[in-house]
Amino acid sequence: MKYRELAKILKMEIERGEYRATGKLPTEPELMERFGVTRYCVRNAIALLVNLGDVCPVQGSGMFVREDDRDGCLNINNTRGLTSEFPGHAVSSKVIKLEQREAGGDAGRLKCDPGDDVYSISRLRLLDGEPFAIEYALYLKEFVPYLNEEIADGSIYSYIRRDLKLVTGFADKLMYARKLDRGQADLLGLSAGDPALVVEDHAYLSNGRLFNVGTVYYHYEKATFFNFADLK
Amino acid sequence: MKYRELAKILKMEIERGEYRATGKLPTEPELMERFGVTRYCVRNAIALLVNLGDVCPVQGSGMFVREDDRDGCLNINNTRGLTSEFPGHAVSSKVIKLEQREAGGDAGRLKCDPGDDVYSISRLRLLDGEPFAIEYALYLKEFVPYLNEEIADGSIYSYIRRDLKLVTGFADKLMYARKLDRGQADLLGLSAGDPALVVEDHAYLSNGRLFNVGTVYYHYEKATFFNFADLK
DNA sequence: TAGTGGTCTAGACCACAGC
DNA sequence: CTGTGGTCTAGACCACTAG
Repeated sequence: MKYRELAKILKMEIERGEYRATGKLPTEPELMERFGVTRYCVRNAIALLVNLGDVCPVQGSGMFVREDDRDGCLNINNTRGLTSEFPGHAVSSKVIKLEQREAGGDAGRLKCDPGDDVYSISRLRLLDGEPFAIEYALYLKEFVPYLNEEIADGSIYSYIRRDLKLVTGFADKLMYARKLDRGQADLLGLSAGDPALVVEDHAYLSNGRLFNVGTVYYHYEKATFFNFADLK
Repeated sequence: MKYRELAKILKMEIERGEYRATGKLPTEPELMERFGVTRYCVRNAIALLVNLGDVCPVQGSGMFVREDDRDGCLNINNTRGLTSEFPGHAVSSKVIKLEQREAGGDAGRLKCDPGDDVYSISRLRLLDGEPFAIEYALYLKEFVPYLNEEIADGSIYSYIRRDLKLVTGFADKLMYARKLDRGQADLLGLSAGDPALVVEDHAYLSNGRLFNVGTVYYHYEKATFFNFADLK
């Protein structure tokens, strides 16, 4: 997987500001030469950065590094959990509820049988100690065989990837705005009826199996999502 | 541009339900054979569909067609205007304000000089005659030399692409939730303080020049955005 | 006109799913 | 084991930007 490694290296270098002078990445031939790979790898690596919005391509001119002020924005495609989105900040969780039960009425959403075991978790997510979002999540026990409060206190995403060695494949999201109810508002330090940015998440393993659905209510004054789209 | 054409064909076929029996696209060798192209084209075409969330790849198994109920959802990456998002529905606009002026305080956002000419447009966007969103948009006159009410009544996007022949390159979006003020609420048939899903748009030409910024307040009960992300 | 990224070909081997 | 998609190589030509 040379091109993913190359993308990581380039992203690091961008973040270190190594291309701030020119505002551009090195040209493709230069990168091929420097890393001893073919154009395929170079272009695939850059494509990843383009998708993340870190770089924008202009034919005939170069790959321009985008240093816009997106600090504090959540990248809608960067599905590695809140923790990785705010490197300089303290991301923590307060578990509101954690139970193992049968899927029941959630079987439809989870594409499983009503009798299948699931973990149901509600967490208040905190950013630098301040309430940031409320998360309601379901995990299929078939794929996530164990969860406890200690794990849920931290990054469930890291646990799934690093400890359970599950290989995530893709995710789709629905985003909309809603009113907070009284209980939600209290948790977020807002008032009932205040807006929330709601994100519904469906996460699949690389084998195409759905293993997790979640609904997250974000504090409307604190959460902003960012997306970059190629229009061609 | 074989692969873009191929993607269009496959998308059409998917929408016509031609792969509903198997739930999968034909394999890469089959598509290469059928269209007389190399794997490069086939894979690039499919990659476009994957990015749109129409198809999901499972290594060793196939390219599965996703027929989830995303009807009525706005694809966050499908930046071809509201009209194209709701093929079966009537999308119309009511122009609230249309003026040509100097950029002034908007120069920062537009990355232009304060003296540069811009069109400033506010529109109420209607879906099947019902208020759906309020749009505040700025266009740089350098790139969009003419706009009038008649054009703004319809799809400005089509006008820009089809009539002005501008080649759009990429766009980034910020998404968040806010409270509606009184004027906005009246336009949308809601109450002041009700939520809105807000999308800030920055649209660039293929040469990397910013030509349009906009902020759209969507009716919180009617607008849902959809996004598909590859996690690998 | 020179240099950039965009498209395309023709091949090879690897990783994974399912029989 | 077979067939699927994923990665990679080594080349070619095209489209666009900028001097």
